[in-house]
Amino acid sequence: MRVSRDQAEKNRQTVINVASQLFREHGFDGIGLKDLMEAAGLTQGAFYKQFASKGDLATQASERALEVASHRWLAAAEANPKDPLGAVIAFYLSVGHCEERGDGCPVVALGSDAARQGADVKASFEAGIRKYLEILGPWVGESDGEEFTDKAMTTLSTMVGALVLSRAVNNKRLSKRFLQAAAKDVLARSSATGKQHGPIQ
Amino acid sequence: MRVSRDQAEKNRQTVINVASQLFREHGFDGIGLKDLMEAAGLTQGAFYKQFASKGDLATQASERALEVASHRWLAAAEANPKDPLGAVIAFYLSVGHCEERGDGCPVVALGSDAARQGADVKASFEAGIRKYLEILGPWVGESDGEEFTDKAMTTLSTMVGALVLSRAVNNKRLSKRFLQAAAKDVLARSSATGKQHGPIQ
DNA sequence: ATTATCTATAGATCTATAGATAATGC
DNA sequence: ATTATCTATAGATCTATAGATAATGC
Repeated sequence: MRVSRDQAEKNRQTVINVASQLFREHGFDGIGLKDLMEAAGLTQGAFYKQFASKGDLATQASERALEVASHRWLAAAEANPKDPLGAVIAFYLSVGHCEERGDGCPVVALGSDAARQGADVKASFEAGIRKYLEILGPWVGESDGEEFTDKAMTTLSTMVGALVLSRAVNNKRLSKRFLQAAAKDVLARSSATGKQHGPIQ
Repeated sequence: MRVSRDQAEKNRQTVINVASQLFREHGFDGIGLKDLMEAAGLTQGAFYKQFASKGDLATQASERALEVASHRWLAAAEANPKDPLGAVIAFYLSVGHCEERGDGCPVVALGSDAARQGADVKASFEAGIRKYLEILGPWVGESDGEEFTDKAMTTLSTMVGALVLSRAVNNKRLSKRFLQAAAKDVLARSSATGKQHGPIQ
């Protein structure tokens, strides 16, 4: 029954990855340890050798989800260095992102939940949000001496809000309009600072 | 034990009001029927004479929360008819709103949760969101023939996103900067269309 | 007679722990 | 000998239902 330390560590990583997806789909309170562990190919009993509590996993899964999310931003930017903001907006403010909760932005999928969690989970979110702002900063305007520019903060707010709203309504047309209006707005306001963007799709 | 029909209806309304607050504080999955009913001064057994299911209550509580929220927007506007947008921004993008989940905007407190719920709960949210857009529309720009203007949609997105982000981080300064940056941004962009606003507080 | 609320409970599920098992690591 | 995972279970909680109670409404 016992596996090697190497395999045990791989199993732990699998649990974190699976949880980062399933928490986004069902919320921290919407899925139990039994289902999480089974989705990772283990049984519930193995959980507490790997994690101190469900909250501990929530913290680590949030951290993982936000790391993967910001890496995706950087990958999109590298693939389109002439218009990194346009590249990120193209997938972030898309219908595909709106419909795919489990693999999408954790701030959108779990933002309301995170507000109710303890300092540990919020620390994971804060680190990820700071990373978003760092990445976004140079794309949307000049630095003003502050750690983050107001423009980076309002741009991120508009992006997150548009996704939250697009997912909270039934009407597909209304949902899409939130995304398109935000995309147009974010790109237009960034262009006003002299940046270049491709056509809005 | 039985109460009058009038009292029974009052009890039902109390349950809806209490639930609209407690769901915002704990999430739909974060509080049980026992605690909800006790907070309304009743016992769990009385629940199913008043509601078909917990989901039914979630739908009605969401509807109630959003109605109260949009009425608060209208009340603020009436109290400050020269600068209705400024009046709404003053409380919506405030630290007080950030810290008060139970009585604040339901889209912020339950937006991530609503995305996981069925069509009934989403219908409650959609109706409330449409009301927000209707109210916001005339304050932020001219109608363009569409049901809602892009500007109303991006303004609401920025407001909702700023609150979600401000609640998801531990650092109070960062939290407040999201609110202030969004307030400045929304008011400045509205002024650009020729509207008048008071000083940003 | 009807019925709003109560107490009590069924049956499922939740987090967490205990002890057994079998493979690893020394 | 150690330990990662397993099966099993404790004890609490969840949604929903059943039947008792006592006041309303006819």
